[in-house]
Amino acid sequence: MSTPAPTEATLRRRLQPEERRQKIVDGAVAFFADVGLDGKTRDLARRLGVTQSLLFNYFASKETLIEAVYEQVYLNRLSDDWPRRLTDRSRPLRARLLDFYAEYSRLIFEYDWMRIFMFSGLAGAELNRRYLDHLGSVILTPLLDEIAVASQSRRVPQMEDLWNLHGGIVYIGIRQHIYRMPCPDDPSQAIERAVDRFLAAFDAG
Amino acid sequence: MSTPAPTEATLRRRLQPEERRQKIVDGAVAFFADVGLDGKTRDLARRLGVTQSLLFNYFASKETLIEAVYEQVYLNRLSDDWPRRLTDRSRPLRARLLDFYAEYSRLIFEYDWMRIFMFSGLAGAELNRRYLDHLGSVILTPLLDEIAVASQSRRVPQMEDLWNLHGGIVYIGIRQHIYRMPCPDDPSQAIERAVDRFLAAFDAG
DNA sequence: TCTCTTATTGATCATATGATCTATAAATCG
DNA sequence: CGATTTATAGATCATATGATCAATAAGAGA
Repeated sequence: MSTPAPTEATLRRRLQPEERRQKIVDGAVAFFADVGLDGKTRDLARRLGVTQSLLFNYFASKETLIEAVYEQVYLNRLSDDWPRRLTDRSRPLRARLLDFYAEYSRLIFEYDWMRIFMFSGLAGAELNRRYLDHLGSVILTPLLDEIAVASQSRRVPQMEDLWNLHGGIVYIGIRQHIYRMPCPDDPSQAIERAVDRFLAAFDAG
Repeated sequence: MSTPAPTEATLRRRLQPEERRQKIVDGAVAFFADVGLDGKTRDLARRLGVTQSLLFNYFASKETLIEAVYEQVYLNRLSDDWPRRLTDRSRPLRARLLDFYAEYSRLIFEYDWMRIFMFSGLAGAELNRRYLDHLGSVILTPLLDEIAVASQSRRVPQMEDLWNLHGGIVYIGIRQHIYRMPCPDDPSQAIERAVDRFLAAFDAG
């Protein structure tokens, strides 16, 4: 009797620590996005085809693992040259706004991001507030100026108006990934229309 | 030695079953809104000043209790005469819309509702989809017609546009109760401006 | 005031869960 | 190939958790 031929499932594959760690983080992102941050380490391990104890070889605690998940998900989410591009008055404001929300929506209308952002927000993570504060000061506040400048009327937007524009767009992703409602395959039309309505209201189109 | 004087904490108060049940449901709503549906029965019991085992005297399982929470929270959330009031063309469309979102926002911009709706959405509860389907067919779809009729131009809104209006408004509550961001004390100004921008875009003001 | 009903408690069970530690075997190097 | 390193597995621990049930005492009625 020889040992049973190792099947794909039972095969013990020995990876380089860095590679394994990355596989764990990637799997954890997908896993916690599905079931929430209360997901159990045993379930995650099963999904990774790995022992539960292995996780603790790479992360001191579940909390540490979740921090790595945050880092992976939040990293580079908001390209830092947008403030410059949004205020580049050599281009029409409309084009700048559409560019921004085209790229931004591509980034955030993603299952993992959307759900982990929501889960961590509900859990009270400071990270969310920091992220939204950042968004407000780095994107929306400059936009306030740009619109005021581009405006042909004396109407001036308020910060709340920009949050409204933003929220209406983000809500597409919420409907899609949080509530799993049927949504347009390509949201860019809806976004374009929302941006146009917004600019028209301030004669800034 | 007499028995120790029963303090407020240890006092065993005997309530009528209906009253106790209601107290448990109310407490459960607040509790699960805070910590999520994975909240532990022992923590809930402690908050209620009651034994954990008592919960299972009133609810066969934690799942049953959560269903009661859903029922309590979702109940009567959307008054069923809104379809009629929204299509009452004897009044200006703007007034109808503002009335609706004034009342609607008062209902949903509430800590418990907002968070339990989000928690249950993330958990994949069918209830959320049903609720939003209902909202779409009973509120937004009729509005589509109303706007088309009131429009002075040939521009016609699409369903996605109405979801955009709706989402932009709902997002105020999300910022406030999910992300705990500073928000306007009274959202009615922001709502009014959003509605006006929307109607203006279709010359339906 | 006494009795009886039953709302509530306290102890307990079975399982789940995060975490630890030692044994095993896959890769690496001479 | 053989020795060595160490990534991975498997067994296990302490505690947490949903759920059960017999014991207790609060309140209602006689």
